[in-house]
Amino acid sequence: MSTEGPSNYSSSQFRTPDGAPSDIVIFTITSTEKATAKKALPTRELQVLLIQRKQWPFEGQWALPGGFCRETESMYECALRELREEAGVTDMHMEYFNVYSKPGRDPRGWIISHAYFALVHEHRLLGRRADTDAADVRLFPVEEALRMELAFDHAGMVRDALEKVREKMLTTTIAREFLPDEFTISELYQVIQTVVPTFEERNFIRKITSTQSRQGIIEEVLDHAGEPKVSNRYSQRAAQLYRFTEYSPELSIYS
Amino acid sequence: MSTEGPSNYSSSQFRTPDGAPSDIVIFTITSTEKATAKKALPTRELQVLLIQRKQWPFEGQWALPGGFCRETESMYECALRELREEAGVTDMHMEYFNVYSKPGRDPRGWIISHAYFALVHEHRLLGRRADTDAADVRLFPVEEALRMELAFDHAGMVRDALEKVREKMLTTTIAREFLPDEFTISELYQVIQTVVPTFEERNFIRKITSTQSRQGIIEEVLDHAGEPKVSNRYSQRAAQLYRFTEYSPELSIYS
DNA sequence: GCAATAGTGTCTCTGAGACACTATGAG
DNA sequence: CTCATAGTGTCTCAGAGACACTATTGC
Repeated sequence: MSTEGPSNYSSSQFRTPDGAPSDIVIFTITSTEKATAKKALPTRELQVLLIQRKQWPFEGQWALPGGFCRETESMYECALRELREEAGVTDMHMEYFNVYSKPGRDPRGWIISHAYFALVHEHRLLGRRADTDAADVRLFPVEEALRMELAFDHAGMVRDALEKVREKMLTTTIAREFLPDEFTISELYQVIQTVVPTFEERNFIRKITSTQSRQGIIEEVLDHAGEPKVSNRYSQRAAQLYRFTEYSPELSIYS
Repeated sequence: MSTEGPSNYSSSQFRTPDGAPSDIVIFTITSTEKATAKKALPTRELQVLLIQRKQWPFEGQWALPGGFCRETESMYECALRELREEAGVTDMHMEYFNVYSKPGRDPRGWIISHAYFALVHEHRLLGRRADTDAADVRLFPVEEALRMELAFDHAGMVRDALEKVREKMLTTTIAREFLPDEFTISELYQVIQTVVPTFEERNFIRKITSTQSRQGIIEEVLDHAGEPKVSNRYSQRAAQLYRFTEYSPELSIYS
Protein backbone atom coordinates (compact mmCIF):
# COMPACT_ATOMS: atom_id res chain seq x y z
CA MET A 1 0.00 0.00 0.00
CA SER A 2 2.91 2.35 0.62
CA THR A 3 3.56 4.46 -2.41
CA GLU A 4 7.30 4.72 -1.96
CA GLY A 5 10.10 4.59 0.58
CA PRO A 6 12.42 1.98 2.10
CA SER A 7 11.09 -1.55 2.43
CA ASN A 8 11.79 -1.60 6.15
CA TYR A 9 8.72 0.54 6.74
CA SER A 10 6.64 -1.74 8.83
CA SER A 11 3.16 -0.38 9.37
CA SER A 12 1.77 -2.97 6.97
CA GLN A 13 2.54 -5.74 9.41
CA PHE A 14 -0.26 -4.46 11.57
CA ARG A 15 -3.92 -4.67 10.79
CA THR A 16 -5.29 -1.53 9.17
CA PRO A 17 -8.81 -0.10 9.55
CA ASP A 18 -11.58 -1.46 7.32
CA GLY A 19 -12.91 1.99 6.61
CA ALA A 20 -13.09 5.60 7.73
CA PRO A 21 -16.56 7.00 7.07
CA SER A 22 -18.13 10.30 7.95
CA ASP A 23 -21.59 10.60 9.47
CA ILE A 24 -23.51 13.85 9.44
CA VAL A 25 -26.10 15.08 11.92
CA ILE A 26 -28.21 17.46 9.84
CA PHE A 27 -30.25 19.94 11.86
CA THR A 28 -32.95 22.19 10.51
CA ILE A 29 -35.69 24.29 12.08
CA THR A 30 -39.17 23.87 10.66
CA SER A 31 -41.70 26.68 10.84
CA THR A 32 -45.43 26.04 10.87
CA GLU A 33 -47.93 28.90 10.83
CA LYS A 34 -50.23 29.08 13.76
CA ALA A 35 -53.86 28.19 13.05
CA THR A 36 -55.19 31.59 14.07
CA ALA A 37 -56.06 33.87 11.20
CA LYS A 38 -54.17 36.77 12.77
CA LYS A 39 -50.58 37.58 12.14
CA ALA A 40 -48.42 35.63 14.54
CA LEU A 41 -44.98 34.13 14.91
CA PRO A 42 -44.76 30.58 13.57
CA THR A 43 -44.20 27.54 15.75
CA ARG A 44 -40.62 26.40 15.30
CA GLU A 45 -39.14 23.00 15.96
CA LEU A 46 -35.61 21.63 15.76
CA GLN A 47 -35.43 18.58 13.51
CA VAL A 48 -32.83 15.97 12.60
CA LEU A 49 -32.61 14.25 9.22
CA LEU A 50 -32.42 10.44 9.33
CA ILE A 51 -32.25 7.76 6.67
CA GLN A 52 -33.75 4.31 6.84
CA ARG A 53 -31.13 1.66 6.11
CA LYS A 54 -31.81 -0.74 3.23
CA GLN A 55 -29.11 -3.32 3.93
CA TRP A 56 -27.18 -5.16 6.58
CA PRO A 57 -26.21 -4.18 9.19
CA PHE A 58 -29.16 -2.58 11.00
CA GLU A 59 -31.38 -3.12 7.97
CA GLY A 60 -34.63 -1.20 8.31
CA GLN A 61 -33.38 0.91 11.21
CA TRP A 62 -32.98 4.67 11.07
CA ALA A 63 -29.45 6.04 10.84
CA LEU A 64 -27.50 9.18 10.13
CA PRO A 65 -26.57 9.94 6.53
CA GLY A 66 -22.92 9.23 5.83
CA GLY A 67 -20.52 6.96 4.01
CA PHE A 68 -16.99 5.81 3.47
CA CYS A 69 -14.19 8.22 2.71
CA ARG A 70 -12.18 7.76 -0.49
CA GLU A 71 -8.44 7.99 -0.69
CA THR A 72 -8.68 11.00 -2.99
CA GLU A 73 -10.64 13.23 -0.64
CA SER A 74 -10.29 14.69 2.82
CA MET A 75 -12.76 13.75 5.51
CA TYR A 76 -14.45 17.13 5.19
CA GLU A 77 -14.86 16.66 1.44
CA CYS A 78 -16.26 13.20 2.11
CA ALA A 79 -18.88 14.62 4.46
CA LEU A 80 -19.79 17.30 1.90
CA ARG A 81 -20.19 14.64 -0.78
CA GLU A 82 -22.37 12.43 1.40
CA LEU A 83 -24.48 15.41 2.34
CA ARG A 84 -25.03 16.14 -1.35
CA GLU A 85 -25.58 12.53 -2.39
CA GLU A 86 -27.75 11.37 0.46
CA ALA A 87 -29.63 14.51 1.44
CA GLY A 88 -29.24 16.68 -1.66
CA VAL A 89 -27.92 19.58 0.36
CA THR A 90 -25.16 21.96 -0.67
CA ASP A 91 -23.83 25.25 0.69
CA MET A 92 -24.54 24.76 4.34
CA HIS A 93 -22.66 25.33 7.57
CA MET A 94 -20.87 22.11 8.52
CA GLU A 95 -18.46 21.42 11.36
CA TYR A 96 -16.49 18.43 12.53
CA PHE A 97 -17.16 17.57 16.13
CA ASN A 98 -15.86 14.13 17.12
CA VAL A 99 -14.45 10.75 16.17
CA TYR A 100 -16.12 7.48 17.13
CA SER A 101 -13.66 4.63 17.35
CA LYS A 102 -14.76 2.29 20.11
CA PRO A 103 -13.82 -1.29 19.14
CA GLY A 104 -16.88 -3.22 18.03
CA ARG A 105 -18.97 -0.16 17.19
CA ASP A 106 -19.56 -1.47 13.66
CA PRO A 107 -20.28 -5.17 12.93
CA ARG A 108 -18.65 -4.83 9.50
CA GLY A 109 -15.19 -4.58 11.06
CA TRP A 110 -12.76 -2.00 12.34
CA ILE A 111 -14.43 1.20 11.24
CA ILE A 112 -13.57 4.61 12.62
CA SER A 113 -16.31 7.13 12.04
CA HIS A 114 -15.99 10.91 11.84
CA ALA A 115 -19.03 12.87 12.92
CA TYR A 116 -20.04 16.26 11.54
CA PHE A 117 -23.03 18.40 12.24
CA ALA A 118 -24.65 20.54 9.59
CA LEU A 119 -27.10 23.40 9.97
CA VAL A 120 -29.45 23.84 7.06
CA HIS A 121 -32.15 26.37 6.44
CA GLU A 122 -35.55 24.75 6.07
CA HIS A 123 -36.07 26.09 2.53
CA ARG A 124 -32.93 24.38 1.27
CA LEU A 125 -34.16 21.03 2.53
CA LEU A 126 -37.72 21.50 1.32
CA GLY A 127 -36.52 22.12 -2.20
CA ARG A 128 -34.82 18.80 -2.48
CA ARG A 129 -37.11 16.62 -0.39
CA ALA A 130 -39.70 16.78 -3.16
CA ASP A 131 -37.24 15.09 -5.53
CA THR A 132 -36.94 11.75 -3.83
CA ASP A 133 -39.49 9.57 -2.19
CA ALA A 134 -39.67 10.70 1.40
CA ALA A 135 -40.33 7.20 2.70
CA ASP A 136 -36.71 6.40 3.53
CA VAL A 137 -35.42 9.86 4.44
CA ARG A 138 -37.27 11.95 6.98
CA LEU A 139 -37.01 14.77 9.44
CA PHE A 140 -37.62 13.87 13.07
CA PRO A 141 -38.04 16.30 15.95
CA VAL A 142 -34.84 16.10 18.00
CA GLU A 143 -36.65 15.02 21.13
CA GLU A 144 -38.15 12.12 19.21
CA ALA A 145 -34.83 11.22 17.56
CA LEU A 146 -33.17 11.10 20.98
CA ARG A 147 -35.66 8.47 22.11
CA MET A 148 -35.23 6.28 19.01
CA GLU A 149 -32.99 3.25 18.70
CA LEU A 150 -30.72 4.29 15.90
CA ALA A 151 -28.24 2.13 13.99
CA PHE A 152 -24.61 1.77 15.18
CA ASP A 153 -23.70 4.33 17.85
CA HIS A 154 -25.62 7.04 16.03
CA ALA A 155 -27.81 7.80 19.05
CA GLY A 156 -24.70 8.97 20.88
CA MET A 157 -23.66 11.05 17.90
CA VAL A 158 -27.02 12.83 17.82
CA ARG A 159 -26.76 13.50 21.55
CA ASP A 160 -23.20 14.83 21.27
CA ALA A 161 -24.05 16.94 18.22
CA LEU A 162 -27.02 18.50 19.95
CA GLU A 163 -24.91 19.38 22.98
CA LYS A 164 -22.30 20.96 20.73
CA VAL A 165 -24.84 22.92 18.70
CA ARG A 166 -26.50 24.21 21.87
CA GLU A 167 -23.18 25.44 23.17
CA LYS A 168 -22.30 27.05 19.84
CA MET A 169 -25.73 28.64 19.55
CA LEU A 170 -25.02 30.66 22.68
CA THR A 171 -21.33 31.41 22.10
CA THR A 172 -21.18 32.08 18.37
CA THR A 173 -23.45 33.55 15.73
CA ILE A 174 -24.52 30.24 14.14
CA ALA A 175 -28.11 31.32 14.71
CA ARG A 176 -27.62 33.03 11.35
CA GLU A 177 -27.73 29.62 9.65
CA PHE A 178 -31.39 29.26 10.58
CA LEU A 179 -32.43 32.79 9.70
CA PRO A 180 -32.92 34.81 6.52
CA ASP A 181 -30.37 37.54 5.87
CA GLU A 182 -32.74 40.09 7.37
CA PHE A 183 -34.70 39.13 10.44
CA THR A 184 -36.52 40.60 13.40
CA ILE A 185 -35.40 40.37 17.00
CA SER A 186 -38.32 38.07 17.74
CA GLU A 187 -37.24 35.65 15.05
CA LEU A 188 -33.70 35.54 16.43
CA TYR A 189 -35.04 35.01 19.94
CA GLN A 190 -37.30 32.23 18.72
CA VAL A 191 -34.46 30.46 16.92
CA ILE A 192 -32.24 30.56 20.00
CA GLN A 193 -35.05 29.21 22.14
CA THR A 194 -35.83 26.47 19.64
CA VAL A 195 -32.29 25.15 19.90
CA VAL A 196 -31.76 25.93 23.59
CA PRO A 197 -35.14 25.60 25.33
CA THR A 198 -33.75 26.84 28.63
CA PHE A 199 -32.68 30.15 27.14
CA GLU A 200 -34.65 33.09 28.55
CA GLU A 201 -33.79 36.77 28.54
CA ARG A 202 -36.58 39.12 29.45
CA ASN A 203 -34.82 42.23 28.23
CA PHE A 204 -33.43 40.49 25.15
CA ILE A 205 -34.13 43.34 22.74
CA ARG A 206 -32.30 45.85 24.92
CA LYS A 207 -29.25 43.69 25.49
CA ILE A 208 -28.82 42.79 21.88
CA THR A 209 -29.41 46.29 20.54
CA SER A 210 -28.15 48.72 23.14
CA THR A 211 -25.51 47.01 25.22
CA GLN A 212 -22.14 48.38 24.22
CA SER A 213 -20.23 45.16 24.84
CA ARG A 214 -22.48 43.31 22.42
CA GLN A 215 -22.72 46.03 19.83
CA GLY A 216 -21.63 44.84 16.46
CA ILE A 217 -23.08 41.31 16.48
CA ILE A 218 -26.11 42.53 14.57
CA GLU A 219 -26.94 45.83 12.89
CA GLU A 220 -30.11 47.58 11.75
CA VAL A 221 -31.01 47.19 8.10
CA LEU A 222 -31.68 50.44 6.22
CA ASP A 223 -33.69 50.72 3.01
CA HIS A 224 -32.49 52.42 -0.19
CA ALA A 225 -33.55 55.81 1.19
CA GLY A 226 -31.44 55.31 4.29
CA GLU A 227 -34.47 54.88 6.51
CA PRO A 228 -34.72 51.97 8.98
CA LYS A 229 -36.24 48.97 7.20
CA VAL A 230 -39.10 47.25 8.97
CA SER A 231 -41.32 44.23 8.50
CA ASN A 232 -44.89 43.61 9.59
CA ARG A 233 -44.98 39.95 8.60
CA TYR A 234 -45.54 38.74 12.15
CA SER A 235 -47.30 41.65 13.75
CA GLN A 236 -49.45 44.70 13.23
CA ARG A 237 -46.79 46.95 14.55
CA ALA A 238 -43.88 46.77 12.15
CA ALA A 239 -40.62 45.45 13.58
CA GLN A 240 -37.11 46.65 12.81
CA LEU A 241 -35.08 44.30 10.61
CA TYR A 242 -31.53 43.34 11.53
CA ARG A 243 -28.69 41.46 9.93
CA PHE A 244 -25.63 39.75 11.39
CA THR A 245 -22.32 41.50 10.93
CA GLU A 246 -18.97 39.80 10.48
CA TYR A 247 -18.09 40.53 14.09
CA SER A 248 -18.02 37.72 16.61
CA PRO A 249 -17.22 38.50 20.23
CA GLU A 250 -14.56 36.65 22.18
CA LEU A 251 -15.88 35.32 25.43
CA SER A 252 -13.91 34.86 28.62
CA ILE A 253 -14.65 33.73 32.15
CA TYR A 254 -11.89 36.02 33.43
CA SER A 255 -12.97 39.30 31.88
CA MET B 1 -11.87 -8.64 7.54
CA SER B 2 -15.60 -8.46 8.30
CA THR B 3 -16.34 -10.53 11.34
CA GLU B 4 -19.79 -11.69 10.23
CA GLY B 5 -22.77 -10.83 8.08
CA PRO B 6 -23.94 -11.48 4.53
CA SER B 7 -21.32 -11.82 1.85
CA ASN B 8 -22.91 -9.06 -0.23
CA TYR B 9 -21.42 -6.50 2.10
CA SER B 10 -19.19 -4.64 -0.26
CA SER B 11 -16.94 -2.18 1.55
CA SER B 12 -13.96 -4.44 0.93
CA GLN B 13 -14.08 -3.69 -2.78
CA PHE B 14 -12.86 -0.19 -1.98
CA ARG B 15 -9.44 0.71 -0.81
CA THR B 16 -9.20 1.03 2.96
CA PRO B 17 -6.94 3.37 4.93
CA ASP B 18 -3.36 2.29 5.63
CA GLY B 19 -3.54 3.44 9.19
CA ALA B 20 -5.28 5.70 11.71
CA PRO B 21 -2.74 7.15 14.14
CA SER B 22 -3.10 9.69 16.89
CA ASP B 23 -0.70 12.59 17.35
CA ILE B 24 -0.47 14.51 20.59
CA VAL B 25 0.52 18.12 21.11
CA ILE B 26 1.85 18.13 24.67
CA PHE B 27 1.94 21.55 26.31
CA THR B 28 3.63 22.39 29.57
CA ILE B 29 4.63 25.59 31.31
CA THR B 30 8.17 25.80 32.59
CA SER B 31 9.05 28.01 35.53
CA THR B 32 12.52 29.45 36.01
CA GLU B 33 13.40 31.46 39.08
CA LYS B 34 14.50 34.99 38.45
CA ALA B 35 18.21 35.66 39.05
CA THR B 36 17.59 38.23 41.76
CA ALA B 37 18.13 36.97 45.27
CA LYS B 38 14.85 38.42 46.41
CA LYS B 39 11.54 36.65 46.39
CA ALA B 40 9.90 37.06 43.04
CA LEU B 41 7.49 35.37 40.68
CA PRO B 42 9.20 32.96 38.29
CA THR B 43 9.47 33.50 34.56
CA ARG B 44 7.04 31.18 32.86
CA GLU B 45 7.08 29.92 29.30
CA LEU B 46 4.72 27.74 27.29
CA GLN B 47 6.52 24.75 25.80
CA VAL B 48 5.69 21.95 23.36
CA LEU B 49 7.19 18.47 23.50
CA LEU B 50 8.68 17.19 20.23
CA ILE B 51 10.44 13.98 19.24
CA GLN B 52 13.20 13.62 16.69
CA ARG B 53 12.33 10.95 14.14
CA LYS B 54 14.74 8.05 13.73
CA GLN B 55 13.37 6.58 10.51
CA TRP B 56 11.82 7.30 7.18
CA PRO B 57 9.84 9.36 6.47
CA PHE B 58 11.15 12.71 7.73
CA GLU B 59 14.13 10.98 9.34
CA GLY B 60 15.97 13.36 11.64
CA GLN B 61 13.18 15.95 11.67
CA TRP B 62 11.22 16.91 14.74
CA ALA B 63 7.67 15.63 15.03
CA LEU B 64 4.80 15.25 17.45
CA PRO B 65 4.67 12.11 19.57
CA GLY B 66 2.05 9.67 18.33
CA GLY B 67 1.49 6.34 16.68
CA PHE B 68 -0.88 3.93 15.01
CA CYS B 69 -4.12 2.89 16.61
CA ARG B 70 -4.76 -0.79 17.24
CA GLU B 71 -8.01 -2.55 16.51
CA THR B 72 -8.48 -3.32 20.21
CA GLU B 73 -8.45 0.25 21.44
CA SER B 74 -10.33 3.47 20.89
CA MET B 75 -8.53 6.48 19.47
CA TYR B 76 -8.48 8.09 22.89
CA GLU B 77 -6.91 4.99 24.44
CA CYS B 78 -4.36 4.99 21.62
CA ALA B 79 -3.39 8.58 22.38
CA LEU B 80 -3.10 7.77 26.09
CA ARG B 81 -0.85 4.81 25.28
CA GLU B 82 1.39 6.84 22.98
CA LEU B 83 1.62 9.55 25.58
CA ARG B 84 2.77 6.98 28.11
CA GLU B 85 5.12 5.13 25.77
CA GLU B 86 6.71 8.08 24.01
CA ALA B 87 6.67 10.77 26.67
CA GLY B 88 6.25 8.76 29.86
CA VAL B 89 3.28 10.84 30.94
CA THR B 90 0.15 9.58 32.66
CA ASP B 91 -2.81 11.24 34.37
CA MET B 92 -2.99 14.41 32.40
CA HIS B 93 -5.73 16.47 30.81
CA MET B 94 -6.11 15.37 27.18
CA GLU B 95 -8.64 16.45 24.58
CA TYR B 96 -9.33 15.52 20.99
CA PHE B 97 -9.39 18.54 18.71
CA ASN B 98 -9.24 17.62 15.02
CA VAL B 99 -8.70 15.06 12.28
CA TYR B 100 -6.10 15.49 9.54
CA SER B 101 -7.00 13.61 6.40
CA LYS B 102 -5.79 15.60 3.41
CA PRO B 103 -4.74 13.15 0.68
CA GLY B 104 -0.96 12.93 0.43
CA ARG B 105 -0.29 14.19 3.94
CA ASP B 106 1.75 11.08 4.74
CA PRO B 107 4.19 9.53 2.21
CA ARG B 108 3.58 6.09 3.71
CA GLY B 109 0.10 5.95 2.23
CA TRP B 110 -3.49 6.81 3.09
CA ILE B 111 -3.17 7.71 6.72
CA ILE B 112 -5.78 9.65 8.66
CA SER B 113 -4.39 11.21 11.79
CA HIS B 114 -6.26 12.19 14.93
CA ALA B 115 -4.84 15.09 16.87
CA TYR B 116 -5.07 15.53 20.63
CA PHE B 117 -3.66 18.17 22.88
CA ALA B 118 -2.47 17.40 26.38
CA LEU B 119 -1.76 19.77 29.25
CA VAL B 120 0.86 18.52 31.66
CA HIS B 121 2.24 20.06 34.81
CA GLU B 122 5.95 20.71 34.57
CA HIS B 123 6.78 18.47 37.53
CA ARG B 124 5.21 15.44 35.86
CA LEU B 125 7.39 15.88 32.80
CA LEU B 126 10.56 16.60 34.74
CA GLY B 127 10.22 13.36 36.64
CA ARG B 128 10.31 11.24 33.52
CA ARG B 129 12.67 13.27 31.36
CA ALA B 130 15.56 12.15 33.54
CA ASP B 131 14.83 8.54 32.59
CA THR B 132 15.59 8.67 28.93
CA ASP B 133 18.30 10.42 27.03
CA ALA B 134 16.92 13.84 26.25
CA ALA B 135 18.67 14.06 22.89
CA ASP B 136 15.71 12.88 20.83
CA VAL B 137 12.84 14.23 22.93
CA ARG B 138 12.81 17.87 23.94
CA LEU B 139 10.68 20.76 25.02
CA PHE B 140 10.59 23.76 22.68
CA PRO B 141 9.10 27.16 23.44
CA VAL B 142 5.88 27.39 21.39
CA GLU B 143 7.05 30.41 19.48
CA GLU B 144 10.13 28.49 18.41
CA ALA B 145 8.15 25.35 17.54
CA LEU B 146 5.85 27.43 15.35
CA ARG B 147 8.81 28.56 13.30
CA MET B 148 10.27 25.05 12.85
CA GLU B 149 9.76 22.78 9.88
CA LEU B 150 8.12 19.80 11.48
CA ALA B 151 7.49 16.39 9.93
CA PHE B 152 4.22 15.67 8.06
CA ASP B 153 1.58 18.36 8.65
CA HIS B 154 2.52 18.61 12.31
CA ALA B 155 3.23 22.35 12.08
CA GLY B 156 -0.45 22.89 11.31
CA MET B 157 -1.43 20.66 14.21
CA VAL B 158 0.68 22.68 16.64
CA ARG B 159 -0.86 25.90 15.32
CA ASP B 160 -4.41 24.54 15.61
CA ALA B 161 -3.78 23.09 19.06
CA LEU B 162 -2.39 26.38 20.32
CA GLU B 163 -5.40 28.26 19.01
CA LYS B 164 -7.74 25.78 20.70
CA VAL B 165 -5.86 25.87 24.01
CA ARG B 166 -5.88 29.67 24.00
CA GLU B 167 -9.61 29.70 23.47
CA LYS B 168 -10.17 27.10 26.19
CA MET B 169 -7.83 28.91 28.59
CA LEU B 170 -10.20 31.88 28.56
CA THR B 171 -13.52 30.03 28.46
CA THR B 172 -12.93 27.09 30.78
CA THR B 173 -10.92 26.39 33.91
CA ILE B 174 -8.11 24.42 32.21
CA ALA B 175 -5.66 26.85 33.82
CA ARG B 176 -5.92 24.41 36.74
CA GLU B 177 -3.86 21.89 34.74
CA PHE B 178 -0.82 24.14 34.99
CA LEU B 179 -1.25 25.07 38.64
CA PRO B 180 -0.86 23.33 41.98
CA ASP B 181 -4.07 22.59 43.89
CA GLU B 182 -3.56 25.73 45.95
CA PHE B 183 -2.32 28.83 44.18
CA THR B 184 -2.22 32.59 44.48
CA ILE B 185 -4.06 35.03 42.24
CA SER B 186 -0.73 36.14 40.76
CA GLU B 187 0.14 32.60 39.75
CA LEU B 188 -3.21 32.16 38.04
CA TYR B 189 -2.79 35.48 36.26
CA GLN B 190 0.70 34.52 35.14
CA VAL B 191 -0.46 31.16 33.76
CA ILE B 192 -3.25 32.79 31.76
CA GLN B 193 -0.84 35.35 30.36
CA THR B 194 1.72 32.70 29.51
CA VAL B 195 -0.79 30.89 27.32
CA VAL B 196 -2.59 33.99 26.05
CA PRO B 197 -0.04 36.81 25.84
CA THR B 198 -2.68 39.38 24.88
CA PHE B 199 -4.64 38.79 28.08
CA GLU B 200 -4.61 41.79 30.38
CA GLU B 201 -6.96 42.66 33.22
CA ARG B 202 -5.86 45.44 35.48
CA ASN B 203 -8.41 44.72 38.16
CA PHE B 204 -8.00 40.96 37.86
CA ILE B 205 -8.02 40.25 41.57
CA ARG B 206 -11.28 42.10 42.09
CA LYS B 207 -13.10 40.50 39.21
CA ILE B 208 -12.08 37.00 40.10
CA THR B 209 -12.75 37.35 43.81
CA SER B 210 -15.61 39.79 44.23
CA THR B 211 -17.70 39.77 41.09
CA GLN B 212 -20.93 37.91 41.80
CA SER B 213 -21.31 36.49 38.31
CA ARG B 214 -17.89 34.85 38.54
CA GLN B 215 -18.19 33.70 42.13
CA GLY B 216 -17.67 30.02 42.44
CA ILE B 217 -14.87 29.49 39.91
CA ILE B 218 -12.29 29.65 42.67
CA GLU B 219 -12.59 29.73 46.45
CA GLU B 220 -10.33 30.77 49.31
CA VAL B 221 -8.38 28.00 51.01
CA LEU B 222 -8.74 27.83 54.80
CA ASP B 223 -6.25 26.15 57.13
CA HIS B 224 -7.15 23.56 59.76
CA ALA B 225 -8.12 26.30 62.21
CA GLY B 226 -10.56 27.79 59.71
CA GLU B 227 -8.36 30.82 59.11
CA PRO B 228 -7.53 31.99 55.57
CA LYS B 229 -4.44 30.14 54.37
CA VAL B 230 -1.71 32.28 52.87
CA SER B 231 1.64 31.85 51.18
CA ASN B 232 4.69 34.09 51.10
CA ARG B 233 6.63 32.08 48.55
CA TYR B 234 6.70 34.87 46.00
CA SER B 235 6.48 37.95 48.15
CA GLN B 236 7.12 39.45 51.53
CA ARG B 237 3.50 40.19 52.01
CA ALA B 238 1.72 36.86 52.23
CA ALA B 239 -0.88 36.16 49.56
CA GLN B 240 -4.20 34.40 49.96
CA LEU B 241 -4.30 30.89 48.52
CA TYR B 242 -7.18 29.79 46.29
CA ARG B 243 -8.36 26.56 44.72
CA PHE B 244 -10.62 25.84 41.76
CA THR B 245 -14.09 24.60 42.52
CA GLU B 246 -16.08 22.17 40.42
CA TYR B 247 -18.14 25.03 39.04
CA SER B 248 -17.65 26.15 35.47
CA PRO B 249 -19.69 29.06 34.15
CA GLU B 250 -21.67 28.89 30.93
CA LEU B 251 -20.84 31.73 28.61
CA SER B 252 -23.20 33.35 26.14
CA ILE B 253 -23.02 36.21 23.70
CA TYR B 254 -26.74 36.85 24.21
CA SER B 255 -26.84 37.14 27.99
C1' DG C 1 14.70 53.00 52.81
C1' DC C 2 13.90 49.91 48.50
C1' DA C 3 11.98 46.33 45.90
C1' DA C 4 8.46 43.22 44.76
C1' DT C 5 4.20 41.40 45.49
C1' DA C 6 -0.50 41.94 47.56
C1' DG C 7 -3.95 44.17 48.07
C1' DT C 8 -7.81 48.51 49.11
C1' DG C 9 -10.37 53.17 48.30
C1' DT C 10 -12.84 55.74 45.49
C1' DC C 11 -14.60 57.62 41.54
C1' DT C 12 -17.54 57.40 37.15
C1' DC C 13 -20.45 55.35 34.00
C1' DT C 14 -22.37 51.29 31.79
C1' DG C 15 -25.48 47.88 32.02
C1' DA C 16 -28.37 43.98 34.16
C1' DG C 17 -32.87 42.93 35.75
C1' DA C 18 -37.59 43.82 36.85
C1' DC C 19 -41.92 45.43 35.58
C1' DA C 20 -45.20 48.66 34.14
C1' DC C 21 -46.25 51.19 30.39
C1' DT C 22 -47.22 52.76 25.37
C1' DA C 23 -47.57 51.68 20.05
C1' DT C 24 -49.67 49.47 15.98
C1' DG C 25 -53.37 47.95 13.18
C1' DA C 26 -56.18 43.86 11.33
C1' DG C 27 -60.15 41.26 12.67
C1' DC D 1 -62.02 46.65 21.70
C1' DT D 2 -59.02 42.73 21.60
C1' DC D 3 -55.02 40.41 20.56
C1' DA D 4 -50.25 39.57 19.42
C1' DT D 5 -46.14 41.56 18.57
C1' DA D 6 -42.98 45.56 19.24
C1' DG D 7 -41.19 48.23 21.65
C1' DT D 8 -40.00 52.41 25.77
C1' DG D 9 -39.60 54.51 30.72
C1' DT D 10 -37.81 54.19 34.89
C1' DC D 11 -36.08 52.40 38.86
C1' DT D 12 -32.22 49.98 41.60
C1' DC D 13 -28.03 47.98 42.25
C1' DA D 14 -23.95 45.36 40.49
C1' DG D 15 -19.90 45.79 38.40
C1' DA D 16 -16.26 47.42 34.82
C1' DG D 17 -12.40 50.32 34.42
C1' DA D 18 -9.02 53.62 35.90
C1' DC D 19 -5.65 54.99 39.02
C1' DA D 20 -3.88 56.35 43.30
C1' DC D 21 -3.10 54.59 47.51
C1' DT D 22 -1.71 51.44 51.58
C1' DA D 23 0.38 46.80 53.44
C1' DT D 24 4.18 43.53 54.25
C1' DT D 25 8.82 42.35 55.17
C1' DG D 26 13.58 40.55 53.69
C1' DC D 27 17.47 42.80 52.27
